[in-house]
Parts: sequence; structure tokens; C-alpha cells
Amino acid sequence: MKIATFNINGIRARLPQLLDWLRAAEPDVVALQETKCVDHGFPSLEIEELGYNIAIHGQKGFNGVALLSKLPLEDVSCGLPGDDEDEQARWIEATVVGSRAVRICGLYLPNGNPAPGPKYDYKLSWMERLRHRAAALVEAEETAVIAGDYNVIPQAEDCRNPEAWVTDALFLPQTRAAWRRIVNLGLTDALRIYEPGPEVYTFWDYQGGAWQKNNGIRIDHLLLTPQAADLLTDARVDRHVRGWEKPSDHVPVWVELDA
DNA sequence: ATGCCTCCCCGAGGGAGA
Repeated sequence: MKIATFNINGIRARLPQLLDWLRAAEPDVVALQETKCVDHGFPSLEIEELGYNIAIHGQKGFNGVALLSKLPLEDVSCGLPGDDEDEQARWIEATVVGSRAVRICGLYLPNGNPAPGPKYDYKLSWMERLRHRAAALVEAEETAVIAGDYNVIPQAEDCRNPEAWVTDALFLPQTRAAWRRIVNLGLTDALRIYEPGPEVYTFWDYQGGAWQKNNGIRIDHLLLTPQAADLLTDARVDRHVRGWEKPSDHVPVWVELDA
């Protein structure tokens, strides 16, 4: 079962690229972020024509997450538990049953800039809620993949110019400590298993020729519970997609599970 | 980099992103 995450940066603006990638990469499950449209604006027909079922958690203008799956999406749940006041569409989860049942969680973690400030406070509190949800999945011994745009640069080797990020919400010590508290529940950062080297990035800014200079950061991650990690057979970045016409600033990242 | 792009809102110029 091939499971991918892709911050699409506007699904209506990016539909041709998304369809081209789906046809070429043939993922079984995709977690999308930054769909930037309400549910009735989602281009469902074109995606369903490629054989995907769809679960959407949209919002007007920004945010927005979705799951695509060639297998049925069961027990869909939208919204990260822990704050009933939180209206932002950043979390969706569902179960997909192949040879094994896999819980798929798609997330769009808040950016948090500028830090310090209320946006950074929201990021840290969201990460604490994420830790609680991840702990529950680990405790229940679920076969689960927690995939998405984490807006976290875990370590210095995950960016080209660490010194440029030292005061940024994506790389602040508090952010990376919160990330470690989540990973240290016993989760596996899947891409690191198959791409251990430096200069493995998933985002390149549109500005300043970042792509041409390979001035990237690794912020899109797939975290696996132990039961999912047992099934891991591959994990890669579809880096080439960033060189396409009118690309997203993120590229797809995927894992292959024997499930 | 207090923003060199690009998305969204809409139908101008501002918010958001990372």
C-alpha cells in the first residue's frame, strides 16, 4: 500500500499537476493539505475518474485537508481532538483496509510565525493536541500513518541554511522539542529510514530562486506507529514534481507498506 | 529577509504562507 502526503497549495489552481502526479505515481492513499476551498468547491469528479474515493475537510480561502484512496475510506473523522473552539480545517483521519487495516491521519500543522506571538502559541498547543492523539494511537497498538505538512524542520540537516531559520517558528528549539516529544512516543520518521543523507527536502520557496539553488527544507513527514513501521518497505520524495510547470512549493512524500 | 512569489479572497489590494 503506497501512502503519500502532498501539500498542494490550492487544489483548484493545481489540479492538472495533481492529476498528472496521481496518474504517474499511482498512490493508493493520499493526504492532501492546503486545498484552500470549501467542500462543494473540491474538484471531486476529476479525481474520482482516476479511481479514488475522497474524504474532505475544507475551509474557505485557506487551510483544508483531504484524503484520497483507491480503497474505501472508513470511519472518517475530521478535526483534531482537544479544542472544540478550533475551527481551522487541519486534521482528517480514516481507515483503509488492504491486506491489513491502516489508520491514515492527514494533518496540516500550523506554521506559527511570527514567533513569539499568538500564532506560535496556537502552533505549540496544536502540537500538544497532536501528541495526545498520537499517544492514543500508539497505546491502542494501531497500524497508523500520521502524514502531512508538519511545518517542522526537525534537525539542522533538514535545511540548506540552518542559520537562516534559527528564529523561525519552523525551527525554534521549542518547536523541535515538541516534535521530539511526539516522535519519542515510539514513532518512526519513515523517510529518514530510506533517505538518511543530508539535502533531502520537501519544500522550496517560490522566492529567491530557492529551487534552482536547492535551498530547501524538509517539513513534510510521515510518522509511523510501531505496527506500521513493521510493514515499511520504502519511503521517498517525488522531488521532480517541483520542476514542473506551475508547481506547488511542496512536493509529494510517500511510504510503501506491506499492507 | 519587516518577503525577492503564489495562493486565496474577489474583481482592488490585502491576508496567509514558510
